[in-house]
Amino acid sequence: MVTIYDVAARAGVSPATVSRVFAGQVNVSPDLAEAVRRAAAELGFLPNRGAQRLRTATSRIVAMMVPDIENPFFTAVTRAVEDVARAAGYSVMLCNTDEDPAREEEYLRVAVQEPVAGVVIAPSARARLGLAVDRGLPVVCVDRHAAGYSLDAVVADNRAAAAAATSLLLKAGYRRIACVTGPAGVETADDRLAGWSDALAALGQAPSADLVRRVPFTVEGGTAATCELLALAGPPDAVFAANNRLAAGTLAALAAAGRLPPATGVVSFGGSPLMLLAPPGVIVTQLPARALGLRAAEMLLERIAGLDGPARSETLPISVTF
Amino acid sequence: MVTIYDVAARAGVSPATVSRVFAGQVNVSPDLAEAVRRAAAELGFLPNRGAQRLRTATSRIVAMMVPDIENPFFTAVTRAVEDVARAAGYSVMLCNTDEDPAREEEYLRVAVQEPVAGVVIAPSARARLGLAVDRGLPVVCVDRHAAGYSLDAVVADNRAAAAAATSLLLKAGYRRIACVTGPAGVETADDRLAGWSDALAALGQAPSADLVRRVPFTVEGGTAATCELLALAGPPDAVFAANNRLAAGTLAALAAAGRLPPATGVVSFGGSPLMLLAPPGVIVTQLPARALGLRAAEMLLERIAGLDGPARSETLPISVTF
DNA sequence: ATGAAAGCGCTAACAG
DNA sequence: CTGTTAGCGCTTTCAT
Repeated sequence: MVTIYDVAARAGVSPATVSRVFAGQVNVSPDLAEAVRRAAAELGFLPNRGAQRLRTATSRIVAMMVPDIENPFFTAVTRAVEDVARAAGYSVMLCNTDEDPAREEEYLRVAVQEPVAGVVIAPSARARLGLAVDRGLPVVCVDRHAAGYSLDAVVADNRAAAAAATSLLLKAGYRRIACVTGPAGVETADDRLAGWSDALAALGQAPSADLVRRVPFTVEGGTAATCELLALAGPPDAVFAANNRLAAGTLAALAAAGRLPPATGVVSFGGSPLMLLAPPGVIVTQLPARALGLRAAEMLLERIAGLDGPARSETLPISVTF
Repeated sequence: MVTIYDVAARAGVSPATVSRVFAGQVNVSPDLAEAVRRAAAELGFLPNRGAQRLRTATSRIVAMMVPDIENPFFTAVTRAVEDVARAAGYSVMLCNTDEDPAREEEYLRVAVQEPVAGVVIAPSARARLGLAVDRGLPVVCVDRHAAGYSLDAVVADNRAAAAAATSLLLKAGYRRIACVTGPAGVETADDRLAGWSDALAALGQAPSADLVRRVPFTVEGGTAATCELLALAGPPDAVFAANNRLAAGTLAALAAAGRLPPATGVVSFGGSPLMLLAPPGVIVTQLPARALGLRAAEMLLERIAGLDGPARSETLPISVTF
């Protein structure tokens, strides 16, 4: 391995000077700096990050923790985080938590041990973040808040948008609107359910528990829930699907039953490539995935830079359109 | 920060003993080991990976480099790599190269500097991997070979499957079959084009350059290419789309033109959630994403473990079905 | 079975 | 502006 000592020897300077050159310090004469750079290039020298980190106790890595790397929403958020981080000279370490607090904690442990400079996380329902938070590692939440911790967070206005989308179904004339949402305790699942409920209540309808299904945020979950709903004595004439995967499952079930939109009204809360081929009449709300990621990354960089002060929570609007 | 010295002091042993306990060594008396573990737990001690790495020049991280993190194919491959790596005690650092050799090289530099234990990569068209390969960092290719390097690789049998899928279109009676594929130089794009060509040639058709479009592997690319093809004097009656994104774009264009399958034949080379809602008649080949990832990760772990010998190249079959 | 001590490669005082 | 030096936290001989 080539070290600063090798470079120093070749350039005829001290190791400290080599270090200074690579740190981009100004207190080095141009000719010496040039000599160092040439020697480094000839030797193929690359600074050892482990050593840098040990010495400085900082790194240029941020960890990004998402519950489902296969969901296009989270990849879009990740993409945005990566763009901001890269521009600031950070690499992103992406971790897939599977909505599992244990896996999440395992990755947080690694993040602490590494150590990374900070973490952006879409926390699972009962996330345990103490490991990182207690040690002062900057943590910013995205898409969801972390219950029990006061952390910076950027979320979307799920409740209002869910209400708006449901209202569109009502305006379109649908009257028996079901809600297929995620597990209790998952903030986005709960908020979207609440929005659905709001919209019905605003029209004087009492939201009926019969028409609510709680399933994992998966295509299969959406299909199963929709099949159940269709089999009811009084089946719904529309379905509010609380995320893109659930909507895919719902549409698949409706297709199988020959009741695709507009026969049945459908809201897909959150877009996906899938919706490109969705039948006309499906209401798709576009989540501000990129904006969420950008802002979360910015907030994290601010904290890494030492910003102090109370936790900030920002809520981004969601546009609801056909 | 809590160090082994703190733990040692509390447990009444030497730092070396603490190190031994955490390294899982046997040469420590059970009672001392217990004392160390208790002290560590009380202090919340976590070994500093930077220091470990500096000392041992190894790490428990593998880098995974993909050209497009938003493509479900690559997330599925990544998922598989992660599963294998995690089971072996490694964390996965996911890097998005955007099909850009410069970005790729940048990430490889980080991988070398870190250092990571090894890298799994779906290399871009003219990948420069010397930075890592020259230093002996284990690198395994997945989905594509790396031109100019002799590296372990696991790929799918694209050419044969492309031919098989195209043959299905021919059997279904389509006679003017276009090919929408990716950029020249991208192995998967070229191989799938070759397979398309093979199938036509087998039926005595001369593959016509008029019916071939080379575009980026994106939905937009697929839409644009298909629109062009439809506008030809002699438009195709079927389209072989060489990847899932292109197929989505193709279907969108066909929908807009009112020529959805079965009016127009379509092959989607590679599945995606999108195809759940695809009109009947679309031929979808399921790529062995998970198998590719699993095998690549296994091969990498073998190399990390010190396996020597010539580069191995494995080709996995692709099942072609409706 | 345990401890003492010497670094891994780098940075940051502190001198000069 | 440049060099000397002392660690960062850990592992690993080498003694004991």
